[in-house]
Amino acid sequence: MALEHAILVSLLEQPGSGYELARRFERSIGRFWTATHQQIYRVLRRMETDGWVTAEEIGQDGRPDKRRYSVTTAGRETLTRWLREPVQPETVRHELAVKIRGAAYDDDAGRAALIVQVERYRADHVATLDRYLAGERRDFLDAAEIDAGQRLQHVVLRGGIAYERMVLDWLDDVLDTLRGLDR
Amino acid sequence: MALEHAILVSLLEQPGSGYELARRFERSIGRFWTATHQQIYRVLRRMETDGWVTAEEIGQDGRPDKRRYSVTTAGRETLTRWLREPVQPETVRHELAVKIRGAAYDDDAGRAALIVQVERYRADHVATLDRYLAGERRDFLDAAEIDAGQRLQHVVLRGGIAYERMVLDWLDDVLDTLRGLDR
DNA sequence: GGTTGCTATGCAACTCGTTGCATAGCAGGA
DNA sequence: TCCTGCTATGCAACGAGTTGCATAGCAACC
Repeated sequence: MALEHAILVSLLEQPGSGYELARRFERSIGRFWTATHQQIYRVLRRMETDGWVTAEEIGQDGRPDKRRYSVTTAGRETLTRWLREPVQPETVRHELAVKIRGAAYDDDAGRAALIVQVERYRADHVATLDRYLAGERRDFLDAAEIDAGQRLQHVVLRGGIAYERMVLDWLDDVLDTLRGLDR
Repeated sequence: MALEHAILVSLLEQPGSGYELARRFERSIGRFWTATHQQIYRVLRRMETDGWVTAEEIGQDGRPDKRRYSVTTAGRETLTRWLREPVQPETVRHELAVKIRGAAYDDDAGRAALIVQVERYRADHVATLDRYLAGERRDFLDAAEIDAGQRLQHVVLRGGIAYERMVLDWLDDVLDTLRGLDR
């Protein structure tokens, strides 16, 4: 019930097309609110009929027209109202945690396979942390951060960085535990 | 696509009724895989028709019969097969992070309201951390942890504890940032 | 004596989210 | 030259998840 609001925030930070939004969701925003391009396109059209956003057709040669969306006053009011509603607890779907507990009901070969999976998973998180740190260096560390928007974006990014570091430490703990079971 | 598997793991650890499962999902398992009782009941019935679990009717006086579910051999094989499939990246729906970035487009009164929300959110996470720590003392710290299942449950719990500690630190950072905007 | 709350399950209707596929032209590499 | 991949949007069908409501008896509280 909040993809709309995530889109509103993203469009306020920077107007863009559905495609561009989908790419942003893959990168920064998507780490705390995932969405596929299908969802984004569908929700954008609904938001347009509800008058929360307006689209401006941008003709391009050789490729389909782009629809650049911006937030309307009505959309901004909707966002403000939502901001003041109680915060819902975060929803986590952590498949790996289920698999780790499930590993108790598999044999040594299964656990060996899980270790390989965890190592791959860990490599993905190393890559994500690196991307975050690069983004932080690029966007925040050199500037004086005068802007409230920038400070808020930075504190959310710091949350992502802290999360990734925590996950990496935990995955080391997991790998030690899994490897320790066979001895 | 993995609520089934979370239920299988939970039932292997301890057979139980839909209601009992729902309560477990509210507590321990639910922190990394949320599910309402509606979902659990529906999925349990499907799992029963698929032959992954069997139900044993337990008559009780004064209240509706209980259906105690256990995992069948076929269910266990399904779980093992799933355990060896690639791990999907975790899905996070972190509404608070969206609201923090959105706060850039609200006024001082809105940000003051958000600070109150963050404080409440923080109190919830303090309570969760306390519950985890109490559970750890109760189930893991005194025992020698001979059992592989216990060691795996413990490492997942340590992940939960690390997560909650990280969140609390980050929320302090968030509160400092939000309070610093008005100065 | 009334209200609240717990155990225990379930239906119906709805919204959210995913998967597979389709179009379509251009750019770059083997 | 063919194949892959990128920009850009969308339909259709399905599966996952939520919300509201209903039943029903017992226990505890005020």
